[in-house]
Amino acid sequence: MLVDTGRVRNQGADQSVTTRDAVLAAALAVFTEYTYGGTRIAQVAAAAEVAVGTIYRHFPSKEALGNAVYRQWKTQMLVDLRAAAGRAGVAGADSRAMVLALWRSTLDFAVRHPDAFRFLEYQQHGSYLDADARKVTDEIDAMCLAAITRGQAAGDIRAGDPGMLIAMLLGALVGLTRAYPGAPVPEAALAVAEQAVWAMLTSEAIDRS
Amino acid sequence: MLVDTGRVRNQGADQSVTTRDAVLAAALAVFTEYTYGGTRIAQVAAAAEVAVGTIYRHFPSKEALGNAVYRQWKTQMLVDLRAAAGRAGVAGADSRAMVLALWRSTLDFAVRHPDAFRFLEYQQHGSYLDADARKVTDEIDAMCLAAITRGQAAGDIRAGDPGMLIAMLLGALVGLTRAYPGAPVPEAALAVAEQAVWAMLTSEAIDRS
Amino acid sequence: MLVDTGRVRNQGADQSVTTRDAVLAAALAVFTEYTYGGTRIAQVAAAAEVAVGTIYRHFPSKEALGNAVYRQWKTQMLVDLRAAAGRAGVAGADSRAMVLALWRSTLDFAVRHPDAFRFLEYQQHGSYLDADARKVTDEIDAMCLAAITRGQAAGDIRAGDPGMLIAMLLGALVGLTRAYPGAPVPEAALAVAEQAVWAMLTSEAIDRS
Amino acid sequence: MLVDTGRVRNQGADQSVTTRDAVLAAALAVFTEYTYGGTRIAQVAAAAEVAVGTIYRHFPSKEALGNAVYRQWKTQMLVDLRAAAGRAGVAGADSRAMVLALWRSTLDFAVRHPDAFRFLEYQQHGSYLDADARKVTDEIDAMCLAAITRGQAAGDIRAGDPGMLIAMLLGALVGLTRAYPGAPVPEAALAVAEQAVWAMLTSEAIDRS
DNA sequence: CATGAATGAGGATTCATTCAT
DNA sequence: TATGAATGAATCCTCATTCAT
Repeated sequence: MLVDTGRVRNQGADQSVTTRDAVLAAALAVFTEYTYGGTRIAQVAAAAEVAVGTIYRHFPSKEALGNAVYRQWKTQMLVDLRAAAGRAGVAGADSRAMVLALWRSTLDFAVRHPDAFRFLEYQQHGSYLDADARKVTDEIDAMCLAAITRGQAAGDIRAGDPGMLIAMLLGALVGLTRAYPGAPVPEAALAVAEQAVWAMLTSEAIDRS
Repeated sequence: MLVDTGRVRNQGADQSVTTRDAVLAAALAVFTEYTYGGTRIAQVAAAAEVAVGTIYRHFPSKEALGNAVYRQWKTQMLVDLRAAAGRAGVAGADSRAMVLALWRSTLDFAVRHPDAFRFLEYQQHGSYLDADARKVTDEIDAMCLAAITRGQAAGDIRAGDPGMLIAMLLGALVGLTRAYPGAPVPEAALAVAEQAVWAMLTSEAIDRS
Repeated sequence: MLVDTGRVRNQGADQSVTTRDAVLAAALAVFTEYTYGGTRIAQVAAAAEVAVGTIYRHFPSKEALGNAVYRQWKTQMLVDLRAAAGRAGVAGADSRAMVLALWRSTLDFAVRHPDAFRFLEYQQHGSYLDADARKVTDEIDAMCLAAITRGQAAGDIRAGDPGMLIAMLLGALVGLTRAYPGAPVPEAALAVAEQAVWAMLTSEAIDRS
Repeated sequence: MLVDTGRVRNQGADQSVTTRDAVLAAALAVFTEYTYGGTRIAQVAAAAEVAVGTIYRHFPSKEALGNAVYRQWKTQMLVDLRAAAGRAGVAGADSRAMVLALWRSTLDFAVRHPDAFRFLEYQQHGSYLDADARKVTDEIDAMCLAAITRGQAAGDIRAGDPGMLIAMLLGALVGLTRAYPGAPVPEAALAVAEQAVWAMLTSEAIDRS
C-alpha cells in the first residue's frame, strides 16, 4: 500500500532528533493556542505529522512533554540572557546598560519566538512543572534580580521591590505581545515599548532629576 | 385563576439567588486556582457546598458557568470604571486626570478582588467566552481606548498605538499581582507601581521636556 | 404575589382525584410521544401543569406511574371487551359474532383512544410492568383466546395457534393506527381493515368453501 | 514521499472492520432486548467484549450507533427485497406474484434475523434516526407501495389505502414474531400466517367472486 | 522506531427522587 | 396538599496511555 507520509524522517542517524524536535515544535504551537491543559496529545501528534504512539517513544507522558517544551524555551531564554549579559559585562558596562541589555534580550526573544514567549509567560504552569524546569526559571529570575538590585544600588533604577519591578516589566511585555495576537509586534511599537518600560524603571530617578 | 401564593415564590427566588451566588463565588475561587479548563465541576460544587446537580439547576453547562463568572466580574469592573470616569468627568478633569482615574479604578479592583482580577486578566478565555461576555470586555476596551486617545490628543499621554499602551498597562498590573501570589499587594508596591506605570504613559512627554 | 395557576384544583373534596387524573392523562400523552423510558418526570409534570413533587404525592415512583397508566387503560379495554362480550352473549350469538364483537370493541378502543392504544400495544413494557398490570393483560388475553378457540371449534375461525392469530390481529391494528400518525383513522380505512382482518381469521374456511 | 507500508494499513483496517462489526452485532442484540433508550453504552461494550472507548472510536455517539444498526439492517432488508423483486420480475410474474415475493422476502427476513426485525419494526426510532436512515426506510416503503398499487390496478389486490395495507401487513408480521418471543416462529405458524395475510390483501376480490 | 486501535479511569451532564417551606 | 430547589447515583463521552503489529 502506498502512502505519502509527508516527510522524510526514517532515514539517517539524526532521525530521532528530527522527530523529537518536530514534536516539540508542534507541542509549542498547539499549547500556545489551546493551553497545555486544553490540548490533547492527538492534536500534538497531528500537528507534528506523527502517530500518537510516536510521541510516547520520545516523551514518557504529556506532563513530561510540557516540561520539555517549557525547559527548551526557558533554557533558550537563559542562554540568550547570558549572552547578552556577557556582552554587556565585557564592554564594562554600567548597571544601567546591563539592565537594558537584559531587557533587550527578552524583548528580542519575545519578537523572535512569540509563541514560545506566550507559552512561557502567559500560562499557569504551576500544575505540571517539575524541579528541572523550575531551576531554569529560578536562574533567570536570579539573574534579573541581581541586575535590578545592582542598578538600584547604583542609583540607575528606581527604588522598589525588585521582584515586583521585574514582574511588571515582564507583564508589560506579555501585554505587548497580547496586543498583536497572531502577528509580529510592529517595529514602531517596539520602540515605544522600550521607552515606556525604561521610563517605568527609572521614573523616580527622572522625577528626582 | 389568580391566587396569592404569598412568600412561596419569593422564597424560592431568594434561595435561588443565594445558591447561585454561592456557586459563582466558589467557581471564581476554584477557576482562579486551577484554571477554567483545569477545574472539575465537582470541585466547584464542593467549594460551594452544594451538590453537583445544583450547579446545573443554575447554569446549563460548565461553559455557561465560566461565562457567568467572567461576565459578573468584568461587568463589576465596567461599573467601577464608569463610576470613576463619572467622578472625574464631573470634576471637569483634564484627560490626564481621566486616565489616572481609570488606572486607579483598575488598580483598586485588582487590590480588592485579586481573585477576580487574576481570573479575568490572566487566563486564556478564548475557548469558551460567548458574545455577551465579549461585549462587556469590548465596552471596557473602548472606554480605555477613548481615554488614552483623548490624552494623546491633549498631549498628556505619549504617542503610540493606544491598544498597545493599554495592553502593557494591564500587563504590568497583572505582573504586579503575580509578584505577590496569594497575598494582597503591599501599599508601598502600589505607590511604586502607580508612579512606574504613569511614567510609562508619559515618558515621551517627559523626555521631550 | 398573584399567580395564575391555570386551573382550579385546590378546592372541593375530589381535588386529589382531579390532580391524579390530570397526571395520568398527561403521562399517557407524553409516554405515547416519547416512550416510557424516554420521558422525564418533569415533562409529565409540565404537561399536567403540576409541580414535580405533586406527582410523587400521587404515585410513589415513575415506575408506579407507568404501571398506573398501563393498568388504567388496559382495564378500560377489559371493561369494554366484557361489555361487548356481554352484549353478544345475551344476544345468544354464535362464536363468529362473539369474535367479531371483540374485534369491533378493540377497534373502537383504538379509534377512540389512539394514544392509549399505541401506548398499550406498541411499546416494550417488559421492564417495568408489575404483577397487577400483567394480571389485567392476562385476563384480556384469556378472553380473546377463549373466543378464538371456541370459534375454531365451531369451524367459524381458521385453524392455527390462537395466540398467534390474536397477536397478528392486534399487530395489524397497531399497524393501522401507525399508518395515520397523529390523526384519527379514517372511516373508510376502518371498513377496509375490518374486512381484511376478518378475512385473515377466516381465510381457510373461505378457501375450503 | 511515497512509502510502501505493507500490511500495516490493511491490518488496521481489517481489525477495525471486525471490531466495528462486533459492536454492531452486540448493539443489535442489546437494543432489541432493552430498547435503544434503555441500553447503556457499557452494556453494548460488554456484549461486544470491547472497552467503552472502543465503541467511540467507531461511532461518534450512541445516536450514531443506533443509526448505524438501523441502517445496516434496513439496508439488508432493502437488498433482500430488491433481490426478491428482481427474481419475480425476471420470471415475468404478475403483480400478484410480485406482492407475494415481497411478502415472502420480509417474512424470510423476520425468520432469519428475528432480532433485527424486532429492532427495526417494533420500536420508536423517531427520536434518533437521521436522514440517511430514513432514506433507506423511504425507499423500502416506496417499493412496497408501488407493488401494492400495481396489484390493485391489476385487480389482484383489494382496494384501500396502500400505505394502510402495508402497515397492517407489517403489523401482523410484527405480531407474529411477538407471539413467539425469544424463539423462532414455527413452520406451521408461518404457513398459517401467509394464508391469513394473503387473505387480508385479497379478501375483497374473494368476496366478489 | 513508528503506528494507531484499544483501553478504562475520569469528567461533564442528566434526572428520578426527596424535603423544607 | 402543593411546590420546586436540592441531591447524587447513573450515564454518556473524552483522552492519556499502552501494546500488538
